[in-house]
Amino acid sequence: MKTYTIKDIAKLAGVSKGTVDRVIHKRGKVSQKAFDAVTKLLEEIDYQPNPMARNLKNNKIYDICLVLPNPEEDSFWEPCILGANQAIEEFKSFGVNIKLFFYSPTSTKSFQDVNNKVLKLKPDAVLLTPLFYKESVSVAKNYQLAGIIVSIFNNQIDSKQVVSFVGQNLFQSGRVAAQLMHMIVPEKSEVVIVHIDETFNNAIHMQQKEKGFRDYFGEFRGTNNNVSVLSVKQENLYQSLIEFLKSNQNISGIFVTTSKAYKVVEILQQNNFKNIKLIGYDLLTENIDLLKSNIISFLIHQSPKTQTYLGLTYLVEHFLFKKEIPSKKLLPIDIVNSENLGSYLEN
Amino acid sequence: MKTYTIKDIAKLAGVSKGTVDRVIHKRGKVSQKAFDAVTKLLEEIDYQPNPMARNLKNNKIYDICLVLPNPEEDSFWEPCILGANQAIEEFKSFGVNIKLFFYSPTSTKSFQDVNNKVLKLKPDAVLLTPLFYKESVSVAKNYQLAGIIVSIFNNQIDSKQVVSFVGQNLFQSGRVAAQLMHMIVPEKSEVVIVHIDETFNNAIHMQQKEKGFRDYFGEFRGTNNNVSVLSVKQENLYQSLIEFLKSNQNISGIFVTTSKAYKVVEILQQNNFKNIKLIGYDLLTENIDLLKSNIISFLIHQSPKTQTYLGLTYLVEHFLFKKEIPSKKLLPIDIVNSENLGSYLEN
DNA sequence: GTGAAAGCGCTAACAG
DNA sequence: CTGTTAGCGCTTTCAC
Repeated sequence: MKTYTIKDIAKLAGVSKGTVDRVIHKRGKVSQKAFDAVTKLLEEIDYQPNPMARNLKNNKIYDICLVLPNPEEDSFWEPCILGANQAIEEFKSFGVNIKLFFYSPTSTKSFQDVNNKVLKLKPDAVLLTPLFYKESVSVAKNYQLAGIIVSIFNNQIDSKQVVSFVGQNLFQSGRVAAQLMHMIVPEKSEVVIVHIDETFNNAIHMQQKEKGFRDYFGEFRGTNNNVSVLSVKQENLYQSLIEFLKSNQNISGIFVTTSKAYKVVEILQQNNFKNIKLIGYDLLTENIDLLKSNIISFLIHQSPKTQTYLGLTYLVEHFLFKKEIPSKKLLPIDIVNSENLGSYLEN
Repeated sequence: MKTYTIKDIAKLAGVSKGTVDRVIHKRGKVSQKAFDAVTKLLEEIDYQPNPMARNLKNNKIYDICLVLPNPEEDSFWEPCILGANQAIEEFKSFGVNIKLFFYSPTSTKSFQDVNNKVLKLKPDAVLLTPLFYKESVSVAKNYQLAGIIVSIFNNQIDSKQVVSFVGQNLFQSGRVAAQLMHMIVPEKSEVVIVHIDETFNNAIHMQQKEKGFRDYFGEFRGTNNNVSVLSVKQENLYQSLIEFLKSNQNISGIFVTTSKAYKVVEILQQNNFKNIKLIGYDLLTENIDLLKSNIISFLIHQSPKTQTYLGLTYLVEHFLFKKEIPSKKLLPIDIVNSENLGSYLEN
């Protein structure tokens, strides 16, 4: 169980450390004979360089920028700061420097401005949430041209420039919501999918959840529940929802595809609608309180904190230990109710 | 954003690297004057030693032994091997050597024998599942006397010799099961808690789950569901269960406190009992199939793989990076149904 | 008490 | 093409 060093290999192959290093790093300038001898040995003993020593030499400070929507404008993003802080704490003594940047989730302009600012800083990598599709693709291109690694999380875009995505399978999470709904509403009752958006930049996000939700109920078509959709901008929510519910008296369940389930609850309570089951997303404090009192039945947890922490960790370990960055990491779709809530909040 | 080294500090304090090192490690033999100067500087710049360099010198191989029940006797433990392999893979190039040892979950003797064998190997740390309470306490003492760090996972014991526990809040997981059950069985129907055990070594485990389950239903006492208990050894399960169900015709839900829900299903199916909802534990392949076909409604995931991986990781990072080992880590209580199952299996 | 020096494993520059 | 050498930051030994 000995662990071999480059020195050992040099001795065994009858060459110097320098030559072994050249073989390992394919720097050329090695005779065929030496190359073969060393290669053979490396394979035989399954040589793994000591990551500590490798890094020690390379005394560089790695700069990573995290770009996400301002949590003050949408508290969904708050846990990301905790995830970032955890990574900052954990890696600071390794010479990793993580900086946070916020853009306004309602402004493509602000998204572009912030990213241009980051671009000028020339960090080693950027982790961002690509809320705006088109702009994100172009931003990613710019980063790549500048030799900056780009990872994304939470929202997915299709771009070769992006090395890694951390998030959730949204279609499937729609199915999960549907099954839970199916379980808690009466047979043959009506349920409605409510999309609430400020600027429709979440369109893709919400569509996938809707598809999954419908897909599930589609398997029971004819015999079972009836699914409708209400798609509104946030400022019209009150009026539209009331109207909808008045003309659809049999609604027994609402699936809110964003983290704004608590807004729907407000309206239901003000207008004295009872016996409507609710399923939504994300452990915002407003949602948590309603979950605890069982006014919301289930929340699906998208783990923004873990997403952020993982996205950053992949980048750091790539720099520090030359680990491969997973191109796609789909987190579990956590079902949260009032009883297991605490166990998620602790983590 | 410069990162300071002991060389910098030595220069600033007008002393040598050696003196700085002595101050940092409180090795004494430093004049008050030098001590004060260096201490002040260390605090001012919040000095963090470079963990890579620190470890490089210390070219030691760390031996960690993992002791758990033989997965061939109880497949619940299978994922632990995956978790262990992940840790082995990840840390092997850091000079960490993790070895696995199995004992028979039905034999205290085998538990003791295996641990004695491990003790003789004098590893740096042991991670074990203390299935047998009394024996585990004594085993932990022996390890500690030999200067071996002991961590435990999955099962908890009360022992000062144990530095870390990774697992789940079982009482709370019982409550989670109860709430789910409450949601899927008719009002005022009867539910039963089934404990299945080979040797009653899981007694504490199962009791806590039962307490949580009862606690939840207790909050609805009088108006609601009636909870009974069936406690059997595995070999008597068939007969006892049939008998119980025949004399309790109104049972509409069964909560199985171990990973053996599939055994209960077998019996129900053979005897043509219908419309009984099932909630159990753990993603064993037998359970997974029944979950997929919705014969089991929910499984609570105890994440044995993650438990193992985390338990090992804490030890490794303690040795390698002098990180503190968390004395207690409670994992989320994951609710798994047929729709979010896939997202857990991938992870 | 203290400083100087060697060395952990790896990299990279330099001389041959 | 190849070997030697210096040095990353820290620890430890040794001599003063």
